[in-house]
Amino acid sequence: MQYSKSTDYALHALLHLARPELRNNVGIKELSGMLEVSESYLSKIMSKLRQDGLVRAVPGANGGYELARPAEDISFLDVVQVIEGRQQMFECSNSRSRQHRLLAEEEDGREPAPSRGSECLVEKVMNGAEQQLHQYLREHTIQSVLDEALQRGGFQAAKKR
Amino acid sequence: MQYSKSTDYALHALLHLARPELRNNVGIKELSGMLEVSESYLSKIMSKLRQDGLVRAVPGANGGYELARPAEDISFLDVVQVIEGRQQMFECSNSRSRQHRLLAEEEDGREPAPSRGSECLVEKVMNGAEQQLHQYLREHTIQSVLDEALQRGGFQAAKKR
DNA sequence: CCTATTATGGACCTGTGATGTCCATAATAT
DNA sequence: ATATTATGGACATCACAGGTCCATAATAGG
Repeated sequence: MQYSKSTDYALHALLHLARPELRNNVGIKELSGMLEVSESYLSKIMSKLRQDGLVRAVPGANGGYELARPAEDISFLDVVQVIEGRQQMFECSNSRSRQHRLLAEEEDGREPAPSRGSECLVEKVMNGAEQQLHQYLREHTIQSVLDEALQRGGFQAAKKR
Repeated sequence: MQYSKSTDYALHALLHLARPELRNNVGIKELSGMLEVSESYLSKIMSKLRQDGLVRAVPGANGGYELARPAEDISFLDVVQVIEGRQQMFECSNSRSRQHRLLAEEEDGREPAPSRGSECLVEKVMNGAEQQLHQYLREHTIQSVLDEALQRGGFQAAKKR
């Protein structure tokens, strides 16, 4: 039950791409140097982000990556779902035996909750919890984190006044 | 980013142990039959639950398992943490390079937020999300799910009227 | 047109952890 | 004494995270 390192890399990479003083197109070299991860591996992650429309990429000299949409339109949930996938965190392994035996113990002939969709009550709780998580991740964006970093006095050195 | 099957088994096993019509000590045979999982494997899970004080076990003839505390004192969070562990879901892989390079780009000499603890802002968001998840899991107990099952008309067959 | 640069995708490798199985041992009731 | 039941160790298997390497394509600059 751990988020992968790829999620960590992806979030930090996007955060870097969102920095105000961006010259267009940040190369993989700069990104991988920043995050202390190999170019090859980070490439895979960036490709995934591109396939899902979070960044744009241009090959060739002076190429690189840039955000495909405004940073405030990229939520943490977007990133997590691209990297970790969109399947739910919990699935009852055998809904037929589980919930049905729990709700209607010994085959009394009634259909077990036919209209409501025979959802496992355990799964229902776990899905509810996941929704709480998603809601929070949806409310936090690349931009909101960047704002907090700026507010804390970061990036002032980057201005080279 | 998936909960393990063990968590599924553990939750359903506890739910079964919490059923009102319990004769003391439910054996591994009955539990494994119910959940359609091998006795050997479920044993490991039950042992873990015992080591963490969620159930009691007695060996020997007529032995088996029973809840170690009232079902309303066993939250989903308790179970998840026993099975999945208690480490946080997200950890910034290199806090020294990450947040520090983001907040104080080019070594300007200031200590980067010394009092506040150099916490990664990305990690902070992810931890916040996890807390939302935990809060929800803390509010749902074995008993609360059992109540909902009863309310839905389950278990009436078990009374053998 | 030629070359250097940069992203892409496929193939491959490795360690770790989830999911089980099997067996010897200990404890308990009859 | 014997049958029953939980426990713990040793293994086996398999998928996946995490990562490397290389051939290919696209692009800019001369």
